[in-house]
Amino acid sequence: MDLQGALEILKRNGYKYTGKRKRLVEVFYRESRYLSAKEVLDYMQADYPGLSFDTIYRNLALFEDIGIVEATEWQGERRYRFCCGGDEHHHHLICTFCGKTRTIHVCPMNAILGKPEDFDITGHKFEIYGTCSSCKTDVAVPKM
Amino acid sequence: MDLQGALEILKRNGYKYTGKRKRLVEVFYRESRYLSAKEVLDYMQADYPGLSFDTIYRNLALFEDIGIVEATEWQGERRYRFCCGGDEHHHHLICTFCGKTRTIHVCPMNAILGKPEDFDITGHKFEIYGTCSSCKTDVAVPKM
DNA sequence: ATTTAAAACGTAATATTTACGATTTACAAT
DNA sequence: ATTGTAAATCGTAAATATTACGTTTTAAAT
Repeated sequence: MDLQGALEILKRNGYKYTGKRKRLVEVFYRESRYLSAKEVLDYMQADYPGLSFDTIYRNLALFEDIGIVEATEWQGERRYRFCCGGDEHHHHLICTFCGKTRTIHVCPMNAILGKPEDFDITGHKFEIYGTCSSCKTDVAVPKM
Repeated sequence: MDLQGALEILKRNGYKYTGKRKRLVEVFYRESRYLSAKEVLDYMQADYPGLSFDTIYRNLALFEDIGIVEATEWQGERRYRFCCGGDEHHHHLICTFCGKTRTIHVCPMNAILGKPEDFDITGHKFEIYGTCSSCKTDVAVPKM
């Protein structure tokens, strides 16, 4: 997914094309990593000082619905990132310090033989957590 | 893991053997499914009316540390279940309505060839979510 | 330009988790 | 059995994350 694609999804689905939404898309595009609602608000408030949480959460939910961002949760917080890679199903290596990701081209669901009985599958999650090289350095050599 | 095993872990690690902890272990053993802190408190308050959240959360963290329960989070809540299956690494099918699980004997990490560069892996998660047969019935035929 | 439904504001409520001083209790040493 | 002590729990409050709502503003169609 690219910037234009995301903006077109907004238009195509008939949602209003506000400056804030455009900016929100840009934030996710530029960062291309998992962000918490708080982090998103901080970025947005640089341009829109009085921006409220209501707007953030409402639009995060909307963006997730229409496929502009994908979400997950770790360490008790829900986190969102720009949908990467067109429509192909994928998974992530995630740095739990900065939220940066690397795509994994393996899906464990392919190894599940047949459908389980008496169980309707609605989704699955495969994520590898760790520390990326730049965060590893930061931790080893704390800033002073 | 069985009931005795869990109680012995407590003793072996030198933690005090209180009635509440014994009861907590029993709750997890009996339910053998994922429970939220709120659910655990409800079960416990049947026997200990005035029990506080502090005690619940403190002991959940302890139990997770010493390997009596394992934890995950979904729908914005952290959930805990009795450690199933001795020491063997495993994953779960999880009913997101009742928390019941089924063990999966496939681990996607085996399919990851070699270690990724510039990334220290600290953990991973593979979970399949869905609705178990009894919850499916409950949803289809709402109680009146 | 006017209209209108959607979006955002400002603020409050809810839910979950964590924290802390005071009190009680399990366990060991006497 | 009694006593001493560190750990566990209580009661309550604070911190954090998320959701809700009436009012006002705004994008976009008429």
